[in-house]
Amino acid sequence: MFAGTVSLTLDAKGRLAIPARHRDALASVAGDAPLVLTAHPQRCLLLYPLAAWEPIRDKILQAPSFDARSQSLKRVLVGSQQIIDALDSAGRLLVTPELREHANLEKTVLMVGMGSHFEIWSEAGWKRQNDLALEALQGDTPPGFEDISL
Amino acid sequence: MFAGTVSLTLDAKGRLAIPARHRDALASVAGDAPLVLTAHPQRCLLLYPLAAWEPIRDKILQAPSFDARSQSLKRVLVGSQQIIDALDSAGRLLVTPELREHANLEKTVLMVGMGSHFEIWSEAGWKRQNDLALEALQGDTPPGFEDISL
DNA sequence: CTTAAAGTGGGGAAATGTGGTTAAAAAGTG
DNA sequence: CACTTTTTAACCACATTTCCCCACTTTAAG
Repeated sequence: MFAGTVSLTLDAKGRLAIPARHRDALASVAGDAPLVLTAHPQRCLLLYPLAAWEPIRDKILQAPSFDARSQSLKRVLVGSQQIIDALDSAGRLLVTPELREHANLEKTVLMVGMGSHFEIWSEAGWKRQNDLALEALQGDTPPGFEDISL
Repeated sequence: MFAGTVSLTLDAKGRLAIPARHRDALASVAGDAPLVLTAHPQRCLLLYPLAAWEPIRDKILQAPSFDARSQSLKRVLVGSQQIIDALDSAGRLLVTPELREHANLEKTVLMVGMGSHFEIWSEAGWKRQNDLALEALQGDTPPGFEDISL
């Protein structure tokens, strides 16, 4: 179970050092198996253990090809995926320029544990998400939250 | 049952000393089990015994991933959670810089018992919250308060 | 007033993160 | 096809941070 938000920095080569805490969590789920880094339409990146990503990817690929919206989601989610065979000896992974650009990643990025996977956000993007979450409490209860009491 | 508001101070390292009274209350509910500290969209933090948080977290994770509002709530509530395995030998917990920033915590913070959990607020945030509660009495009775007589 | 418990702050060791350097591979060119 | 040049990936060493524990100060209770 991946959880928690950490602020990290991309170095000059575009490498992202995964904190030891999250590295251990990844290792306990994925072992030495590869990871998948892909783009999310909301301008963040998704980091999955390959085994967890495959069934999701397969479902996505089965979505109808002749619905424009389905097809473009498919393109972003599946088309952008990068396989990470292993982290380097210092526990870092390389984020390709294309993915960095997609998520507007600069020096400081946020790594967010979401249970089955991690999300990687730019500072500005994550700030926007927090604002959206606040707005989501106005008006109707969003779907899925009707029975939840904090 | 957690109750009452206490004013506390974060030390220079971002550590929060839980008062002995609340520490005992936590221990009687959670025992030696871990605690969970997470962010609330309204810019406070939530402190739950892990056992009480898990069912809530699981419900949240089941909310739809392709509804923007649900997804951003999910991101904040689940993505921000930090597991506190144990308090240090002086009964303190470390609030990560990310969570401190989220709730705008400075030196003085307020710890508010809310039955099943505690909320942690900045002074300014708590003041704002009290103002909002006053406004909530204008106009219609808020949902859930129709049958309550004080 | 004495004693014990709780709160506060600081110091040090170990683990973690950062940047640079070297070696290998791939791509491009004559 | 061979050689050169550029890019990519792995490794190593230093700097930094984090966490844990100890000691002091303060507050409350007997």
